[in-house]
Parts: sequence; C-alpha cells; structure tokens
Amino acid sequence: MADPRPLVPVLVGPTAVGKTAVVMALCEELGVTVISADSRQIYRGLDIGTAKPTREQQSIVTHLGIDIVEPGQRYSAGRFAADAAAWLTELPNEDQPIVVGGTGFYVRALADGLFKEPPIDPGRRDQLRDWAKMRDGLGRWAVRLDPGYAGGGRQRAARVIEVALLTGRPLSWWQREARAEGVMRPWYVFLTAPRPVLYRRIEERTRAMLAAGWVDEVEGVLDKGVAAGAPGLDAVGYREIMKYLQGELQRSELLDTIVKSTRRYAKRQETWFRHQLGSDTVLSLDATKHPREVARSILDNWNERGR
RNA sequence: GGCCAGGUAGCUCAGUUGGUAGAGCAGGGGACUGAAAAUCCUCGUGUCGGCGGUUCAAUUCCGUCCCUGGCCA
Repeated sequence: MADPRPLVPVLVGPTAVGKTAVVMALCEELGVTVISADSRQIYRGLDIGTAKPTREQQSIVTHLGIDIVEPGQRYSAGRFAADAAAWLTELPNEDQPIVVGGTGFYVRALADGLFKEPPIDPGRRDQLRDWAKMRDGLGRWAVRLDPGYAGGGRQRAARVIEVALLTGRPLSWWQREARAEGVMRPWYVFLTAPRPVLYRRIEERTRAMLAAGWVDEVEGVLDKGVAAGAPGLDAVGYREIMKYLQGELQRSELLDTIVKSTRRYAKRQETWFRHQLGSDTVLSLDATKHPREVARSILDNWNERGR
C-alpha cells in the first residue's frame, strides 16, 4: 500500500552555506512555502545574528516558523514538530511546502517523529532542571535511572533523569515503545561546500552582521527586558556579544571569536547531515555553484522522482 | 660589521644532563528522540633552520652558514 504521507523536499546544510539564496532562486521557478526548521530564527527580534530572511525575502516567499516566540520563551523540537505538522496540513493544496533549515534535530522531529511524550508537569520539570544545574555526577544518576543512557554531558543526563522521574519510565523505554511517526516523507537535499569555502563565507557573513548593527540589536533586546540568560540568546554569536557587553571580551576579539564558534557549529551540523538523515534519498549539492544552478538541479531531480 | 637572544606541529611555546619529542590554541573525526546555534566524546610523525664534525647514537655537544628580534657601532 502506498504511503499516503506527502513527499516534501527538505533543504538542509550548514550555516552560511547559502540555503536562503537557493530558496529565493527556487521560487523564481516555482511557488513554494518555506517551513523553516531553525531553532533560533523562531525568536522575534533576533534578526541579524540568526541570518533571518529579510522582510523583503519573506514578502516574496511565505516563511512559516519564523518569529513565533519571544527570546525569553523556551521552544523545543517537540513543539516544532507539532507546529510544523499543523502548518503542513493547513496549507492550501496549491501551495508547495519545502522544509528549509539547519537544525537537524527539528528536521528529524518533523520527518521521523520523536516519541509520544506523556504529559509532564512543567513546574516539577523546572524544579528538577534547577536542581540538576548545580549538581555533579549527573551521568551516574542517569545510568542508574536508565541503563540505556549512553552518555552525552549534563544537559542530556538531566533530560534522562527528568523523564525517568516524572514519567516513571526510562527515556530509552519511551524511545523504544512509544515511537511516533513523522507526518511527511522527506526528500533530503544536502547543500554543502568545501570547508575553506564555507569558512570564508562564515567570516564574510559575520563581518557583515557586525557591520549591520548586530551588537545594537542585542542591546535593544536586553533593553526590552529580555534576561541575559534567555533561551534565545544562548546562540552562536549572541553568547560572544553578551560577553563583550559584560566586559569579558574585547571588541577587537569579537569577530574572530564569533567566527570560530560559528565554524565549530557548522562542523557539527555537517556531521549531523552526513550521518543522521537516516534516509537513502539524500541529494548532495555543491553550494559553490550559483544558487540558480543549484535550484535547477533540485527541480530536475525533483521532477525525476515525480512530484 | 660586533655582541646577545631565538629558529621545535598551522600558531604560541615546553622539552630532551645525547637514545629521533609534547602542551595550549587552531584544525580533523564522531555521538545525538521535547534546551539542539544545545550538550558531549575523540584524534598529535613534525627534514626539532641548512650543511659538516664528534659519537654506537645528534633535535640535544662542537664548527660553520642562513633567517628573525634586540642592543652596540
């Protein structure tokens, strides 16, 4: 029996590789609606540093998943999966959706599904997280509560502990026994470029972001009352700018420091996309080519798979 | 030109009382199920500036040359 779920192209790639440019080129050939899978572009007011599509670009192509929460609010892969699933089903038939983003985990949540999480008391969860924050040896707790825990640092240990304590079952049990299904059939397009090229683009873009008033943007957000430790500000570049504003970093070091952590981020993204897409249908495209040419390749391949 | 201090990993440097060398940073590889731009794991062979000499053995000692700083002419 044929899979009734819609086939949806998913354009992924590391930061600064040129995903937005390809989308803009693509929309000249075919009307699309973008579902943005980006864990930082969801925040209102964080525009420059997240390389959010401009207002003009957004007026040409509808982008869903952008500016949906305040920087002080917490969002999650689970919420994204639910939100995006709703956008997908509510989209008029003539609108062609395409998922675009650099957050592999969000893409997975949407395309493959997470597990069906039972209701968790938010108050107790926050309490537990505060407790975990100032506690050493979380890994040992995590292994005791879930023998399936394979390590991964305090944040992931804290998650294992929280699930075990608040649901009564270990995380690995939920992952095994309560799997959810994705709401779409993904067709992955992995946009990538040789490291030297990518790293040059990262540096150029970071320079441009700072010149465009990135620091002012952060100051403005803080002036509006967003806390320094807000979830939205826990992001590449924003962290460094916060350090600078707090006097822990010289202005002269800012560019290099941000470029460095952006490179590392890009590397982690590439690792994810190389190994975690879990599908044999991945089209790798070279971002060194002109965006229009890349868009052309996407369309050609797409037609071949019968869209 | 003379004197002094250096020349060791991509960078900054440590070290070898003679047995071919190791830190930090940078970089590479990897993991990933509701904080994911997060959170973690892992990886160190390089004419030890060149050429000679002494030695069983030289990156280490000696000579010489080259280069870079500093000081004196």
